[in-house]
Amino acid sequence: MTIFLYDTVKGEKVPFEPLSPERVTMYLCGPTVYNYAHIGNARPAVVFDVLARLLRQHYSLVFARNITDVDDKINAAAKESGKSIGEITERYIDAYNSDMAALGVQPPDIEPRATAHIVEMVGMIETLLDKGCAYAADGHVLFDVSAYPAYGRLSRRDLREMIAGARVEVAPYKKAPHDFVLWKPSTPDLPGWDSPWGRGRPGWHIECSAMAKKHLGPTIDIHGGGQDLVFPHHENELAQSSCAHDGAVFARYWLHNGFLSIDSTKMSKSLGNVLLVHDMIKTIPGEAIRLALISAHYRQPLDWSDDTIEAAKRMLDRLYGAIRGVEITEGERSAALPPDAVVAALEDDLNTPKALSEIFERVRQLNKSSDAATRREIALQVVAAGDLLGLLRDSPEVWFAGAGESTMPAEDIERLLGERDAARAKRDFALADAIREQLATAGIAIEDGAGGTRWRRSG
RNA sequence: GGCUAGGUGGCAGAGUGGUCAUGCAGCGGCCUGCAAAGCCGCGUACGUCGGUUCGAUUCCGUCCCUAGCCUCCA
Repeated sequence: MTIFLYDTVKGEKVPFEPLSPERVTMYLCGPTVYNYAHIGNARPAVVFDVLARLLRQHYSLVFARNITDVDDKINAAAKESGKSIGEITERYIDAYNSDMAALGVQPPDIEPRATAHIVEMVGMIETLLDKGCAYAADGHVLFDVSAYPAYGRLSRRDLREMIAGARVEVAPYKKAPHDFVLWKPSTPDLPGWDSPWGRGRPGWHIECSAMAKKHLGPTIDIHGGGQDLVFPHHENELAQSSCAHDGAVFARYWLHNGFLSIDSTKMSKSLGNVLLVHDMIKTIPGEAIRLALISAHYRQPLDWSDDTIEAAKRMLDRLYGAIRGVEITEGERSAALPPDAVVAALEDDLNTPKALSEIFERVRQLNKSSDAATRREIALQVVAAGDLLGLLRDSPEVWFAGAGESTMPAEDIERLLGERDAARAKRDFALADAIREQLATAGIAIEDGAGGTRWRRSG
C-alpha cells in the first residue's frame, strides 16, 4: 500500500511517506466565520474529509482544521449587523459545523480558533523579530521577505516580476512591497490584544502558522487548502514558519483543491450566484451535494449547475436501490472491506471519480446476481466503499422516503397502495393504474416486485 | 501583461501511444397485466493547426478559448 499525492511544491504525484507512521499530521485552512459557507467553501472540507478517511485506514491521523475568528471581514459584518463580534463568530461557527455535518464531513480532531492562540502568535512574532526575519514599523510588525530566499517557490512566482507588475500602492511602513503584516494596531472599537507593539491584532497568515505549530509541531505532513490560498497565504505561512523554526520543513506535502464555478461563471456576490450550503440543504439531500462534489477529481475545476445535483441524486437512487433489500447489521458493516479497486483509486491521488466508477461496476454485478450470498457479499463491499467516501450512511428506506420533495404522509401512501393491491387482485387494472397515477402526481414512484410494492419519493 | 491549471460523446466526468471508463439523459430489446426498478444492446467523444510515430485523444510545438492567482476570496 502506497498512497500517491500530488504535491504543489514538486508539481507532480509523489508517494506519501509520513514523518512518523504513528502520528500523521494534516492541517487544513478552515473558514473565516463572517458568513454562511458556500458550496465552494464546502469542496475542501469534503475533499480533505475523504483524504482523512483514507489516511485513517492506515495511520493514526491528527487532523486540524482551524477557524479564523478574528478578521477584518468579521469586524465589518459585526458593524453592519449591529451585533457583537462574538455573536457573529459563534453563530457562523455553529452554522459551519452543522452544514458540514449535513455533507457527511466528520469533525476534525482539532478545531483551533485564532482568538485562543494570540499568545502563540505573539510568541512566534517575537521569535521572528529575534531572528531578524521581521521588523516593527509604525505600530505594525512585518515579515521581511528577503529573510526567506525560497519565497515564491511554492506558488512558482518570481518576486522581481511580481514587483514589476504590482498594481497596489505599497504601504509607507513596508521595507519591500512583498513584506506582509504579522501584527497590526487596533483602534479602540476593534478587537485587540496587548502586545509588545501595543494593542493590536494578528495578520491572517500568522494564525495558521502558530496554530499548526502548537497542535501538530514544527513540521506537518500534509497542508491543504483551496488553490486560491497558494498565494499569498500559504507562501507566507511557509516563509514565516520556516524562518521561525530554523529552516525546518513546514509542510512535507502541499495539497490544493481546484475551484468550483456556477454555470461556468465565477461565484460572486455581485452576480448573485452564491450558493450557500445552509440554504441548499433545505431542499437537497446533503449526501447528494457531497456526491456531486466528489464526482470530479479534487484538483480539477468543477462546474456546478442544477444538472449536477440532479445527476447526483439519481446516482444515489441507483446505489441505494442496489443495496435495498439486503439486510446489513452495523457490526457486519464495520467489519466489511471495500473493494481493492476502490481503495487503489483513492490511493492514487484521491481519484474519487474512478472510485465511484468501480463502485458502480460492483452495483451492476449485485443487481445482476440472484444468489443471496453473492448479493450480500457485494452489498457489504459497496457499503464499505461508501464509508470510505462518506456515502451511503442512511438506510435505503430512509433515503427513498426522504429523497424527493413530496410531502404526502407515509400513512396515506400505504393506504393507497393497499387499495391498489386490492384492485390488482381483482384485476381491476384501470383502478390500480389510476391510483398509481395519483401517487405519481404527488411525487411518489412505485415499483411492483416479488416481495410486494415499494414506494419512494421521487423529486 | 506575468504565472498556474484546464479544454473528452446531449450533459457530468475518469483514463490511455494501438479492444471497455463510469454515471445521468436518449433509443431498441428482455422482464412486467401495464409500468417502475433491474438486465442486455446501441450511439463514428477526445478545442485548432502542425510535428514525432507503423499508429496520437494520449508525446512535442503553434494558435484559439476557459478558469484561478498576481488585491488577507476555498
